[in-house]
Amino acid sequence: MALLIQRPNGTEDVIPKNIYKWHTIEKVAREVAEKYGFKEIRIPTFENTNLFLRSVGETTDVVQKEMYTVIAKESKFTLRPEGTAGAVRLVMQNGLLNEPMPQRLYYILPCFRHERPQAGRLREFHQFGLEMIGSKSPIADAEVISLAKNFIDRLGLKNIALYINSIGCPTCRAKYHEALKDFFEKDKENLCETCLSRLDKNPMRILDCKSTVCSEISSNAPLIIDYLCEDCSDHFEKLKGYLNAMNIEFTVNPKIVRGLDYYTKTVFEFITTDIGAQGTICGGGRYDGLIEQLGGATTPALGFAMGIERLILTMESQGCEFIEPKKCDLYLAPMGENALHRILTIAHGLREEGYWVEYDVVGRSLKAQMKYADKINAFFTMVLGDNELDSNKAMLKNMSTGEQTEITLDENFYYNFSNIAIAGMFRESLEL
RNA sequence: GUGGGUAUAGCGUAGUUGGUUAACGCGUCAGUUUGUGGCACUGAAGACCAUGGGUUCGAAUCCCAUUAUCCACCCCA
Repeated sequence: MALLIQRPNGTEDVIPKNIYKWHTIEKVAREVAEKYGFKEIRIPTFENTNLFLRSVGETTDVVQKEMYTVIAKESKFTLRPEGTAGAVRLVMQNGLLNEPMPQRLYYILPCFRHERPQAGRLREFHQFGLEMIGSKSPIADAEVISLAKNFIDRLGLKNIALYINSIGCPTCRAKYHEALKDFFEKDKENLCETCLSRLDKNPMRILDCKSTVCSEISSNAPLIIDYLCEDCSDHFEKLKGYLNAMNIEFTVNPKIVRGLDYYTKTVFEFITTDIGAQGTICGGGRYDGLIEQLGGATTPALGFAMGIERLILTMESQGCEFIEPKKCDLYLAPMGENALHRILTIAHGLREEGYWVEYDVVGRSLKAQMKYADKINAFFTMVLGDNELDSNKAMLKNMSTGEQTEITLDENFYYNFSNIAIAGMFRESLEL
């Protein structure tokens, strides 16, 4: 087992037995997103490093210590640590800002961050994210949050808390920063090292610090909510009103400070306590300044991202149901060369009709073939030997009931098979 | 980047104070008389006991290092 070359630390394989969990999430994600009018996009796995420096922000942890950056032919590229930057770049580069607004986009893709792996945190992880571009109205915020909520509900997740906050716009944030600096100045010597360095650059992050000393100091710190300008305050109040109108429960948490620099005004998180310390299942917010910052026209926008691995972990721990994987409709067991030849055409015909059909490619005994059919959970089996070829009739065996039905091997075979199959599957679905 | 735990066949485990060919369950493959699965029984394959050193007559078992992995800090999805 000392494998010569193993998976890189912090990455995961998904084996066939588990893939249905991913399919469930992806299917529900697409259905919900499209119900709200969102269209899927695909973006490259790597981008010019500058894209992330400019959007995510040079002082953030993500950029400073978590990026996978390579220098290739004198250019600097980075494996995307998140989706928003690339999505916004796509919008700008493809002229989507000239299309009808708002643009509603979603994506399902892997992201990469060089962190220390732990429960719910991988170096390669997968996001379901979406972006709504071109509306500054708080109703857009409500729409995006309600989509996230709807998706979470559709997966069957329970006890997911929604926290919202507003971190203001550059105007009100400047005032707030001053107030925070004044506040922390007097306890300066007690702050932890990282927070001390945050004092000048980004004092809001001190509120997010989990060290007991810092959180105690900041417990009485001024709150951004009290410093919002009229526009931001009005925006936040309206959002809360819309959420109430939609019966979406939320808690205002004035200490939510997202770790990516592009956020403005509304920020929100959906959190579970069921999967360990990394319980943020969904994080997002508004980024009204980002497009301008990347050289485009001033365009309001917002979005969120969900961690697919965390969603799966939560669903598993809560015993949520995944969409059951399909199974083999018919296993064909030939006996002898002549039967095998006949089976090839039968299998082809049924596959053309859309059925999942398998037959022996190993050369096993009949008994072993039946065992195999049982193990792969085949719905029907059909044995074909000289007797069947002579009489032109065979028995279709329902593997869950053991019941056998005669079927004629003529031009009506596919039609008859369909009838028997539908009847059998219908009966089974009733019994479940 | 900082802590702490763990490392025995594909998976889950046993292996007691160091003592000959490392055990068990599940799984895989084959068979239990020749044309039918699930149960049961039989058998087979599969582990240089994470890697590299050291202590010892002798190490899966003790010591050191490395690597991987898990959990937590941090950060975020």
